[in-house]
Amino acid sequence: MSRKSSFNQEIIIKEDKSGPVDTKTPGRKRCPVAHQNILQATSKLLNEIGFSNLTIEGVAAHAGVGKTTIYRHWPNKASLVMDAFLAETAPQFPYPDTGSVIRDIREQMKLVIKVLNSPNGKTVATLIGASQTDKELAEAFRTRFLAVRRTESKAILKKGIERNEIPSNIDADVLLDTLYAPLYFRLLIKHAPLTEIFVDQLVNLITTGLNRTNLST
Amino acid sequence: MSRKSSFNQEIIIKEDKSGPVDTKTPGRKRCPVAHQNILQATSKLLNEIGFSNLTIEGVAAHAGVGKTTIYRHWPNKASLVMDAFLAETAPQFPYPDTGSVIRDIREQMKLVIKVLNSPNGKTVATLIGASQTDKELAEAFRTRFLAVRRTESKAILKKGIERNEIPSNIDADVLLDTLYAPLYFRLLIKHAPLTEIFVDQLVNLITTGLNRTNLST
Amino acid sequence: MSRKSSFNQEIIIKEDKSGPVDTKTPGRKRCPVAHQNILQATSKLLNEIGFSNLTIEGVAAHAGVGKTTIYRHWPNKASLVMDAFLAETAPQFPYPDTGSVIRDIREQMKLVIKVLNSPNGKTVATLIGASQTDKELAEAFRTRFLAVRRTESKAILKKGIERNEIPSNIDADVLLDTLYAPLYFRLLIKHAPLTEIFVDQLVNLITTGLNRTNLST
Amino acid sequence: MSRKSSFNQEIIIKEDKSGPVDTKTPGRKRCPVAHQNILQATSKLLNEIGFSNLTIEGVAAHAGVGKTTIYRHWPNKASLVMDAFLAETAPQFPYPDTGSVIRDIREQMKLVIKVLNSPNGKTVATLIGASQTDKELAEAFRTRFLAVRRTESKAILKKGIERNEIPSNIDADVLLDTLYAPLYFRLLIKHAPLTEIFVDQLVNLITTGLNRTNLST
DNA sequence: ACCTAAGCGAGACGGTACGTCAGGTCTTTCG
DNA sequence: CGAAAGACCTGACGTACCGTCTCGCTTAGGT
Repeated sequence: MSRKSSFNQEIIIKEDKSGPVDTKTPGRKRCPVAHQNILQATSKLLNEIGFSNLTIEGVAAHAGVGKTTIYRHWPNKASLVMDAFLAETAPQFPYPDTGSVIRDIREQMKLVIKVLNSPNGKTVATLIGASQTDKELAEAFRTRFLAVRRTESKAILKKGIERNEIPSNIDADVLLDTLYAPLYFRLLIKHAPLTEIFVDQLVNLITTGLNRTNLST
Repeated sequence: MSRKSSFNQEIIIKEDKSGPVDTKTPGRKRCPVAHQNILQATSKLLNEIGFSNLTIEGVAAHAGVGKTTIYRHWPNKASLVMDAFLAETAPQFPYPDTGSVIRDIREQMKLVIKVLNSPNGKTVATLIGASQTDKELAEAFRTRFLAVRRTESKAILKKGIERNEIPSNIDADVLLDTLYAPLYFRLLIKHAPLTEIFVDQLVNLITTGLNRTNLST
Repeated sequence: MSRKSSFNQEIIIKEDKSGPVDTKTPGRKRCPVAHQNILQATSKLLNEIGFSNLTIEGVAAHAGVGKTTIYRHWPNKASLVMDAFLAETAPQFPYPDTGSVIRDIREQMKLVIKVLNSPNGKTVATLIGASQTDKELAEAFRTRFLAVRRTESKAILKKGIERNEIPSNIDADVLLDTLYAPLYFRLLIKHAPLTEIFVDQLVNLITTGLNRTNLST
Repeated sequence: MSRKSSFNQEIIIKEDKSGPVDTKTPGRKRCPVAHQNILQATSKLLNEIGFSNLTIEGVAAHAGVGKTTIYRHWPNKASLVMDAFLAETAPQFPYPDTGSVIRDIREQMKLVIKVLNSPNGKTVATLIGASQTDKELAEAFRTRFLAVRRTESKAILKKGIERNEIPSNIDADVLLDTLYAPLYFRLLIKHAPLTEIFVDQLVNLITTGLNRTNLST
């Protein structure tokens, strides 16, 4: 793993694993204070001025750090922002346990839109936006943000199948895309608001299906 | 309407509305050749180097045109790109008429993924990406791309309701988001491929609903 | 002559010589005010902080000008400084006319050391210093500073030969090097001061010669 | 004398004065190999890429040494280069003994131009150049290079006075400047070549004097 | 047939941020 | 404790584009 090649680990660890290897790492250690300062300054600026107005020079100034130090830790702006974002947003979407898996999902989706409607939502949107241009950022978003959430979601779906609330022959990714993509789509396009009612309509539609939807919305 | 304020009309027409008004427009007329050259150069560069590497200076050079001429016609890069994109992509998503509205939709969605899997799909993605940063571009995307398609789609849904294939109490925007958002989500995130099978699974799920999906996928 | 290749002409002339050729130079003209402001700011900074502490960014800031404008006019720091230096120092070493050529030279040399002992002298020294590294600067120094002075000096020597004050078989460059090099050497090395007495000693030595120097110093 | 304040001594010796004292110098001894490697790497790089392209980092890399080690031995680039230069160039300008002091000087001057025309001459030039900016380097050049040579030269002049070849009332520094400055001037300005003929012309002029030069050049 | 207002290609202008380089200092680990 | 490796902050570099502003044309109504 070359020094700057990846930002898929928040801290680049000089791998030392395995046995009595020499594991020598001469030279001064990276200052964790600088690292933290940079992440915090980035988070702050992200929320204040947004991704596209955020500059490396600005972060350096706010963090009291040389530009080079930033470039030593992250290969580009996007990866820096990704780390800052995840450090702040990681553990925000827990599934409740209401007894009904469908209801658990519905409630968790309402949690999701709460975050997406907050400043963090704007950051998610700009990160997805920047991903269209930046392959590494896109990869980081998939593996460090989306995949983590999908793993949790799939556990819930498994529970739903065990309880016979969800058919066992369903493709989990298809179902999750159908449930969550509309939320992100409205986040990104802003053609309609992200409301709890929308979540209800969505879940009703998907549970009932068009063929049987002759009831309430 | 100030000269540069909007790019929601492909050609900014000096309004000469009707009647015996003086309608004076002294001076040389805008050269339509330059306009076309600029759009074509933009399309070419978009496909070759992508939205974010595209610069106004580059377009000017390729079109054999002064930068000023571009700024006289469009207020910014995003609007220029939007025009170039729509000029090339506008009429690509017709609904067939198979007798069944559900089947019409399914087939049209397969058309959509064909476009999204082409170079034009990349451009759509970068435009949505850039919209996260650029409000005017976002607005243009909603009104000039999405709204146009939604209008068509709603006409189809209306036909479906009249034919009793679709429940009348459904919210059209919710349904259309549920159908199409997963396509755009996969386009943007690339966590899974955009295949015809995916379209089939998606339509099946939405028509049947989770409660009744004990059949094939 | 490419746009940036040379700084041996203070103003880069778009050559148009010869006949009724079209000689078109499209585009906005270079702003002479900016040019002058830059030169003046450079002169000022040169005298205040010296050549090696002078930065392009500093000049730009002082001149109220973008860095790019400087780079558009001069290829590098050295050439800029050369221009600024010559604009300020050009006409400073006139030969008097005392009736005796030897005395004319002696007096002019005293003028030279006056300049070399002033802040301008420091600039001369740093320019010669920087020339050791920068070929273009060296060439500019030779042709735009030294050669100009040598031309004048040779005219004086010719007059001296006509008046039989100076032997006709002398090599002008050798004589001029012998007279002036010691001044520049002391300027550069600072091992001894540049005084009028030194000039007198020097001229006495060279006129009388070692073989006959049994008189005063 | 603080550890790093001066580079006027080639090797900073940890004094271990006299007697059977324990002379404790705790810790690891300075590695003389490192010292030599650094000087050699510096000399090599000086001749290859010149003074101004030479970097401390480059020297460290070539010598297989940490930057800190270099800074522990020398306070800055100029002093390092000075040491490297003198280590290689020190004993190169001996005066011959031909019987005539004037002839001794003339021959030694021809030796000098030989060195000045070699790669070492380029280094001398860049050192004088860099001295214009760097006071410590200038001082080092005066005391460690020039003064050494002047001492020898003055001994020769004294011999010349004793032999009545040179007038006793001459100022040695003035004479030496008159003799040698033209050589260095041509080295630095390159407006004319450094040839043996030039040396002859120069010595002839200074010995004979303008008033009597109606003979050979 | 002439004005005159606007469009045109070209390119200079004041800026901002980029990503890199080298400087000289500080810190860690090993010998 | 010295030497190596290398992270640290600083400051300037030269470049790329930005969006605006002249330049010296050309074009085409309106009088």
